[in-house]
Amino acid sequence: MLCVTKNARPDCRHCVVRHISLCSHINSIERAQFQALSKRYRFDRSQIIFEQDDDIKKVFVITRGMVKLYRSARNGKQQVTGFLGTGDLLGSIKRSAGAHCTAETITDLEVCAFEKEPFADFIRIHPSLCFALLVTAMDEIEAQYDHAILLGRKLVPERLAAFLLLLSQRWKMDDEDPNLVHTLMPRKDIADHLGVTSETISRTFSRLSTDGLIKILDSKLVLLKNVPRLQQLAGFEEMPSHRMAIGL
Amino acid sequence: MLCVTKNARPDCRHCVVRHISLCSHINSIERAQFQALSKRYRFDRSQIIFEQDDDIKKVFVITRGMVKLYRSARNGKQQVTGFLGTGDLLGSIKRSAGAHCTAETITDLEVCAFEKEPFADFIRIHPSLCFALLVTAMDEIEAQYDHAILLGRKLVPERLAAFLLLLSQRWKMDDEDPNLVHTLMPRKDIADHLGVTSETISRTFSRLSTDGLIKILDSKLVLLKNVPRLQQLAGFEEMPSHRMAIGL
DNA sequence: CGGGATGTTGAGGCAAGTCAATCTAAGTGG
DNA sequence: CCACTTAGATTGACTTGCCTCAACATCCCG
Repeated sequence: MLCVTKNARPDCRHCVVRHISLCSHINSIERAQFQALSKRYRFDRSQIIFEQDDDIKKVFVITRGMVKLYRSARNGKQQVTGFLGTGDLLGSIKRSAGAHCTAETITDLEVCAFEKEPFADFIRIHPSLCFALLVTAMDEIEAQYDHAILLGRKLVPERLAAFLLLLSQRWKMDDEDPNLVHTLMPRKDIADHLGVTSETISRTFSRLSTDGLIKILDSKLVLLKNVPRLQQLAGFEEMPSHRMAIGL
Repeated sequence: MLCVTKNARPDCRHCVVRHISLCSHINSIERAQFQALSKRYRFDRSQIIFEQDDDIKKVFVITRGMVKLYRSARNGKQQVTGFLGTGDLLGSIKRSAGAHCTAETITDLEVCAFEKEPFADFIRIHPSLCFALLVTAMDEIEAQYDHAILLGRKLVPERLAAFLLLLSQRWKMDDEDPNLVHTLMPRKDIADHLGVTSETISRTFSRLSTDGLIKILDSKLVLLKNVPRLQQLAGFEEMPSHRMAIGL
């Protein structure tokens, strides 16, 4: 596992995720103890952080970059269960058992890492943090419900429209056109997330483009030209709101 | 909402779910306070407990019967996100917002109900309970991952095999053949859970039957004749283990 | 003994999969 | 800097698993 320590001792007070991750639920007194539990790490692109059934010993808060989570079946098919970005939590506090998914970096990645046991102990004695995590976990369950509807009840153009709108909300750059979407992952990963083949994703991108809903600037950069029609297609009454995600 | 109070004051010490639900994480001292927060209710079959976007004011522990959770789209299509049975938790402790799904009884139902705010307050000051709920929520996220694989990457016979095996584990009667599965829900609900039509479910039941994997005793009762081949078809290496579920 | 709801089976259509042929972009080494 | 390689993306032709529509069977409950 290629993984380079950057700073053994991070400074939470200036961390980019201090207001958007679980760290936002820690007060300034607790922060010193919490900070003492963590270490910063860097991963290169296309590195496996942990593998399905590995015994994970760490919990990560992502401070920069993106990760995909997937499970693979014996027939070689993959299902990408989700993508995690800045501020999201990766890993499980469950004492037992192995990882449920493989976690692989899509871009360069910086994380704040905690050893699982001390992290779990810290949570146990800080009810407000535990409660905040519980609420976040329930948000994640709701998000997975929405994804089940997407996989079970939507046609591919509807799935892709929903995915693009979600991307535009979750990882928008402040200084850019909010309708400019950076799809950091390759077509295959989008396909494995939406339960189809990469050819179908390709065709559907083309179709949304010729229908004037989007403009494909290059294979990793899409402009949303008609957000209301995309929302209608996706079956969204309104734009989804940004939230912190959990992956395990 | 047809809903009859049975006993205003339940007795947790003899409750059937005291060892399998979240109640199992409460010690005998706390139990008295916890019990004081709860009331028992009964619902008839095919009753709506709460509807999508309703403001839920209660959290339920199911003590008998089964519930389906579903969301419906404007085009009339439904996606059943899950079924809940004895010992499972129904509802959300999130302060805000409406229900994410509609909850409807499939059988007669008995529940232990808590007002949301006192329940959330109780959790906040009992870290061990909060932590137990967090672990359960993470189990539920993993279960939803598995369901995403089912919806995104499995053919219908594989989905149905997986569903039948899951049912046989989660709601088996101790005094019966463990391979006898009571499907309490109608075909349409199974279909909406597995992301297909009820006709396809019907055909697939027939096919599994002619292939000798199951025997259909009647439309709500199935005998698993060849569990290893069903497991292989479902893509399970082993039988799934029973767990407490959360639905919201 | 009806009659509505639920379940089964059949025929034909279509959305997405499969297989395969380019096309493009990003490296890589000379 | 340019040929060569390779991985990823696009497009086309054909196949197929599931859906749709429809007829019929069965169960349940008054």
